[in-house]
Amino acid sequence: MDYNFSEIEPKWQAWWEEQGVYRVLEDPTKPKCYVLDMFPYPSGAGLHVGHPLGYIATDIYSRYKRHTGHCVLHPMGFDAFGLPAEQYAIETGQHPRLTTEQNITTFTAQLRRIGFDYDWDRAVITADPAYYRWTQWIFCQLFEHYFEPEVQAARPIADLEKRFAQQGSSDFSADQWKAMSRQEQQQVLMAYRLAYLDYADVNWCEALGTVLANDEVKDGLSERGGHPVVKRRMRQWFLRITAYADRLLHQLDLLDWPLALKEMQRNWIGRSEGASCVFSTQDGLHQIEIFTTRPDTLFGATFMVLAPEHHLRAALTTETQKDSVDEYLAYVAGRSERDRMADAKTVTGVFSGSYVKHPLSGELLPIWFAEYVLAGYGTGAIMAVPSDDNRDHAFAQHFSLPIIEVIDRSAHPQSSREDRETGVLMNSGFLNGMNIPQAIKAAMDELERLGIGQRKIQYRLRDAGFSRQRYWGEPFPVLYREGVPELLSEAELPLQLPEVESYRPTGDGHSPIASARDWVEAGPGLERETDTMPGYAGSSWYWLRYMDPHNSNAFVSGEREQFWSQVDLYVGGAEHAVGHLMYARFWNHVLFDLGLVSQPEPFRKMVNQGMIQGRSSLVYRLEGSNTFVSHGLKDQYSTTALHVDISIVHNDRLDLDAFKQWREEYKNAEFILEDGVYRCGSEVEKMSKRWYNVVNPDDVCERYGADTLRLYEMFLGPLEQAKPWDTRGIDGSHRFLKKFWKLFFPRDAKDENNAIPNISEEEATPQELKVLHKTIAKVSADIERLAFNTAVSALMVAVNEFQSLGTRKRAILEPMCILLAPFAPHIAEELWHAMGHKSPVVLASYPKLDPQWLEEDQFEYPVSVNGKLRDKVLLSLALEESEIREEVLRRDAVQKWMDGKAPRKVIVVKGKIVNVVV
RNA sequence: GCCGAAGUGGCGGAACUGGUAGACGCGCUGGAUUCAAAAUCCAGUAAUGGCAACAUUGUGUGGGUUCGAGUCCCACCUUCGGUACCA
Repeated sequence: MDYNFSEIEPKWQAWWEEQGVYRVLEDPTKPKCYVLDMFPYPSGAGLHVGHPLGYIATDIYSRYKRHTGHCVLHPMGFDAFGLPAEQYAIETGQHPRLTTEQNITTFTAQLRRIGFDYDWDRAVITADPAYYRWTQWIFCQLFEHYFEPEVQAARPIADLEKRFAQQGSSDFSADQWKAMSRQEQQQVLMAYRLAYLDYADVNWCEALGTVLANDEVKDGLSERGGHPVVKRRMRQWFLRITAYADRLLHQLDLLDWPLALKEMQRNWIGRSEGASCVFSTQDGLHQIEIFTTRPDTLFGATFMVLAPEHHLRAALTTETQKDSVDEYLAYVAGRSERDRMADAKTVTGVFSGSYVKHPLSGELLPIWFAEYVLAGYGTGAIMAVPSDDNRDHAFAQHFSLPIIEVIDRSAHPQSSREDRETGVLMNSGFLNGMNIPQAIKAAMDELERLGIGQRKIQYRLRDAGFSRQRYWGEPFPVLYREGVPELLSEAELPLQLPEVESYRPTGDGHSPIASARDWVEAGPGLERETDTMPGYAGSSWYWLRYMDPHNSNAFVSGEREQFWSQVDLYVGGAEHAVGHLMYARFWNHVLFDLGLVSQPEPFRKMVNQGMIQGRSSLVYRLEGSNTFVSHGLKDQYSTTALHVDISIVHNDRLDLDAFKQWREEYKNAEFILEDGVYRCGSEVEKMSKRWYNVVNPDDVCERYGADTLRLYEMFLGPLEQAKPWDTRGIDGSHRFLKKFWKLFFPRDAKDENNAIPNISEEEATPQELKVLHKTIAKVSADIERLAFNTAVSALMVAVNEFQSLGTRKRAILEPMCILLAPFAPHIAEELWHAMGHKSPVVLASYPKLDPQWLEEDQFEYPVSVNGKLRDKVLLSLALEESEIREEVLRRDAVQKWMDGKAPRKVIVVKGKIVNVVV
């Protein structure tokens, strides 16, 4: 009987489902293990072989954990709200729900075919009202809570109201609070809520009549159509993630995440310690606040720079400078953020005409506007210290502004301008003679004493915009009464999306939902919010729902949450480092503060899987002809490289007939061959339809089977690393499975159709046990450290050895079957049943490791003398325990071997002499 | 700029705390089997020299530590990923 994967795989997949093998039940007697994949957005394109990489890894890990007696949760679901479905709806009029459902069906079928151990019963779909009911509910919690700095945690907004009524705040008394109208009170509270309304700029495209995402804007023009895009202020929802900046930053240290990822989050949070300081204008009419991390260089400030968008710009511009400033503004307005970042080296700016007084020296400093100061960071204004800041220096030189050196670096000639470690203050009044850390402290003390500045911690992190003017997202559970937002009651959730006639934007900046008037007008004087939540809303808590997906009383029950507690292993792409992973942590922290989850951090260990790149095939066309020259000869001609579909190329050889049929234009193509074949060139690049290099997992399953696909994806290289998909290599994985199969069903010349496995009940020999136990040790250690590539190699080695030993014993093959099961579950299941088992191999317990078989043999090994290998193969010199302890005996043993020469030093590793020094 | 990761055969990659570099797989070469092919099996495969045993050189470059370095330290080069003109 041959290995017939196309028969085996559907058979066991159906059986697993029938038997409910992967149904997860909380079992408090076992240790739990929660293994999570980033759930996919069900795009219309389906899966390519890159997508399942991480899923296969978690599948192996979770199956291994089941074998080793853990209660495992390994779920899958769909991040189903998103732009592509909406885009498609706009073009075709098809409801995004339909498109999404169809895509989910395709994805599910593709995933099932690979044989994952998901409990599909626990699948969550973010666009399902039964799910987004709880997304809305969590939004309500965010609205109803604020961040209390005293306890560094979220507290009910009702507590804050009570406090205002009793003792007021720093801005108003209790009586003043009570005198406020409802609107006024709500406005005050809005400044505290974790979900709040505020005005902010959006990318507005007049021609398309819609708001665009940053990705949809290129160089100030819309990506589609190329229409101009301007900033427009709109009232929108925000989440106050900045309140959690410090917690999100510090908790990072406790997470087992890739360093690069943590670093990205740190940079994104962007904490910097410094001081704020107020500069008064020359006429004393205006105060300009700046933020600096270098208060020590205060005396080196020779001018001040404000962002062109600074709120005091008009007030500070003098009559004589007005024209130049307006001209500069026009220039800046025409530049996108991307432009501004692209040529950071160009120095531009304009003088305002006004001056500020230096708060310590009293000198007059000119105020400039320049685009290198960003309105959105700090206060949008800086004191420019050309002596100690590269950008300020370039600016001063360009506009011939004075430069005062304030740090004496003569003792450290190699130190740079922005060096904060070395040097002594000079030209700086009371700071003279101090080193930089001392001066920073002294300057801050002085600013605070004078009441013109204070210590301040600045974050780069911004509150998260939470409104989208789109249809296909979660509706906000919010009603407006006279412009004041009110939440729906819990009983009114979920608030479902209305049906609309058109998915096109309304043209006035509202989402398509605004056209559903019956829905919007919820009652007299009551209007619903017409924006929807952004794509990341549903993915900010989904891992919690998997714990208890059918609960209609809570987003997760306390009991289930305590059982699963935290994701033990989270695998996904690094592209979500500062988006999803940041928001997910933030939501989890808030839920933790509310006592709804038991851990502040959702994902204990995180691994980023590397991208699987495509391997494109290239043909070389002679310029101006329809003749193609083989790769090896192309340098002799002048050619253009063109991509060809990898399906008509096998082992880099082009199928000439298929090529001629591929495109009409190549019907009469001519070829210059080498060795009688056309060899294609290749290039490793992103898998994309454009390069004709996309490999579909369905095709691989068709041709080689899911088990081969799984094995090969793991064998390709380390999980975290980017690696190219090379179809040529897949035969090796397939061959391995065939070899494995043949251990059970050896094909003898006499009996071609032996249908029963040829298994003996004999006892295993020590040699066989050695191979087996080495493999158990290696494979389990490798799975634990997620080194699936080397685990597969170890299995291959074992099979080769058993093959050459002619092993047919149950005592060996049964455990081997379990070892293989996480990697190639279908074949393992088939063989497991062929050996007479009735229950699934998934539930079998992992073979027990017997360390006695791991001990090294005491046979020949090499010994070096003076670091140089003396005898490659030598009789054993392994020492007895006593000899290792007793220097004398050791010398004796070695001396004997060295023909009586006494060694000076003997290097022993694991009880064996490795090197002898004479 | 800055931050992070990585440079090993023709290719993907092994080598866990410093201990025989190149496991495993692909590809290639030769052989067996076959009418032939596919499939399968066996042998070889870092480079140079040698019939061979073997010798020498070899993990991006240059130094260093060590009996011993792909692995540790210093300097540099290259590639990839991230990013913020962040005061």
